[in-house]
Amino acid sequence: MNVEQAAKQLEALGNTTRLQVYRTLVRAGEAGLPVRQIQERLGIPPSTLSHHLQRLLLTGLVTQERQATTLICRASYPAMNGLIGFLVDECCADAGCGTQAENAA
Amino acid sequence: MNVEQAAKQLEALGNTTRLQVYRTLVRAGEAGLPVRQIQERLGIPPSTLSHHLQRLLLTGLVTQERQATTLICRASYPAMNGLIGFLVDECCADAGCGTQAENAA
DNA sequence: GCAGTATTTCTAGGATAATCGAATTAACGC
DNA sequence: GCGTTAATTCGATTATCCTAGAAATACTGC
Repeated sequence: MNVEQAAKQLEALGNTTRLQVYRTLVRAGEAGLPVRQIQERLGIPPSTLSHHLQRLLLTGLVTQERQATTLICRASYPAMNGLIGFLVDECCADAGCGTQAENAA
Repeated sequence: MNVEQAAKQLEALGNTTRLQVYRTLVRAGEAGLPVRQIQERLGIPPSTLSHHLQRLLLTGLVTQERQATTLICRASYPAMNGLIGFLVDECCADAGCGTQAENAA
């Protein structure tokens, strides 16, 4: 995980609508959720939701799987773990900041 | 930590330049770093850096302290912990997603 | 008060993003 | 093939962000 990729994912989550979408998907768990259901739960127009979903897909935070006419969306746990790992490792946090790997900056 | 505030902080970190600034500050540790040093290390114009620092300050991710003519910048660990806590709790992650507190969505 | 260094504010440009209605494609059942 | 539901792409508008030079402010030491 490099800085640019991490920034892209953070930016993707750095929007209230997208963060709500993401959180909704996380709570849906393994089963995932059809686009329509997300749309109804959050009350946003289909085109707007589709637009935001694309951004989440591009950064790998969300995956989709087709089931007949509906698209099931799922939060990607590995992606989230990678991002949190970056924040904890590179930018440290909980710990006393003892995990400075490289020192390129 | 509500969704909007979390989104604001994520957005603040969701920019390559700002993420580099933040990472630099975290690595500087408790001692912090003067604005000038950040500017020289990352090679960005003073006005651009100042602009980005304002955004990090507004979200509480960075604090500043004046020492004579120089401003010492420090990464706020509590803020970062709060944000990571939100991601882990509300959006879960490492764990098997067993910490769903509320279910407002 | 003046010179000098540190940092910010002003200003303006170009770029990117957010929103959402309307039109379009995708997939199924009959 | 046609109708229906699901979801996306198109198109246009508005708002916001990023960048950075130039001017202004903040603080100190003399």
